[in-house]
Amino acid sequence: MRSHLARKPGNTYHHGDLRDALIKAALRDAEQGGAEAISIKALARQLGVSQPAPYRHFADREALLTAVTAEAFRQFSAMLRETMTKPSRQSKLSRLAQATLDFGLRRNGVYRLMFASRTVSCAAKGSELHEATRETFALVIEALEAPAVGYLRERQALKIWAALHGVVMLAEQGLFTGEAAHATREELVEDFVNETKAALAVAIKDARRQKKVGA
Amino acid sequence: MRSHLARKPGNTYHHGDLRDALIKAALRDAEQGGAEAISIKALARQLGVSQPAPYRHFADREALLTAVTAEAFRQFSAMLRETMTKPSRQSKLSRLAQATLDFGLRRNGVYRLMFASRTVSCAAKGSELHEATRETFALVIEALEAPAVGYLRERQALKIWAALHGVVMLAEQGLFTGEAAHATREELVEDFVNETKAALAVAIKDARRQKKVGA
DNA sequence: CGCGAATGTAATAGCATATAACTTAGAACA
DNA sequence: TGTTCTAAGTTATATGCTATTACATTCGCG
Repeated sequence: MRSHLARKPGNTYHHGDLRDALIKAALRDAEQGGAEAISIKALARQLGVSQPAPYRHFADREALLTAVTAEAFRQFSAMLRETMTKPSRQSKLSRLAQATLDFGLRRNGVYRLMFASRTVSCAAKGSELHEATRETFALVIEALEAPAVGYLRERQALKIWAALHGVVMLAEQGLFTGEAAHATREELVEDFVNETKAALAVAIKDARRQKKVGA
Repeated sequence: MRSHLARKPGNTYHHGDLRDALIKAALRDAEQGGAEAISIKALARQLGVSQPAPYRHFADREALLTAVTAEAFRQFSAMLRETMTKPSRQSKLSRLAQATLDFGLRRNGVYRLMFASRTVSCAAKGSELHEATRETFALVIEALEAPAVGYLRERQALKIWAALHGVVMLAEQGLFTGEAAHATREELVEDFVNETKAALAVAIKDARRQKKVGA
């Protein structure tokens, strides 16, 4: 009963790369049921190691979840990066937004894991998880394709991120059924994208005028 | 070791109102740690009943969580209702928005429980939980103080709700530290409120013009 | 080659969910 | 008023998960 996640061949005692295998397997388990679906014991079984073996690599379940969450953020960032890189007639922001919605719905469990709070809020500055979330936020800012004017960009980035997050969460909960179904999730996301672009344009114009007056 | 949540006096065997006491106690436990902080066994201890007693009232832990979530939504709705009822110089929408932010941050654990997905999405139409969430959504629509024009109101209600939800979630995770701290949560919420009002005004004016042209 | 550190195992404690079989009190009706 | 049925609670127990302790094995480096 050995997992498909291979051990180092010809070695039955040492797994070889248990830490990494644990994270990958945990991410797979979280795909459906979120953080709750991640069990140290079950992972050990899947990977064909004894039950306490994972504790050599993670102090406790929380530590594993944190590492898995960081990996999820990196995968999310990589996906966004790819989406934003390839040529398209749609704006970067629109592509980032729709890709976020897609990720949040398709990889529902992983997405919930990422935003399960607890972990992120506890992440000390400089930690693996903190860096992973910062990288994602940087991508959002990049997607705005706007010059840095004070903290206008950061503010708009926060707003669109929050809005997207909200749409994903409400959509996951089936709040887009009934009377609300008349607007698709994609339409709402595009609304937010357009409002963001408009607000950015106005804000930057204002800021430039301010500067000219000051000069 | 009897809980402050009183039993029916003079009765040591039957609690008298265990179902209700369980929900209230669970809500209190969730206040800090969310759904994870709710344990059937711990609740039984707190209420001075045997460990399997709660299973007379709830099929399993999930069923209890669902009932607790419904109660949380009702409390949320009641709070919003109160906020919107009392006179104020601010708009209903603004008050609803700021109250939502406040609730989401102060009663963090409860808020997370409410939007822990799983429960809400599984709630069948007509269930207690489904009704509770619908009532909350109805309040959001009411706060818009706009006439029903097609599904414009519903669409804007969904949007502002999603945006508020996103702000709460990101705020909980400490994403408003660092470069983002320059915009307070309250400012972002007010931004969304104003954008919603503007979008509504435009949409309704458009719809009226359409109607005139059609007539 | 040998030794220490890293990594694994077996055994066990402790807590939570959940079920089964049994008991008590309330209330419903003759 | 007394009998009986049922709702609600109890004890005992099975199962599963987290986590720790003490012991075993392999890797890699001098």
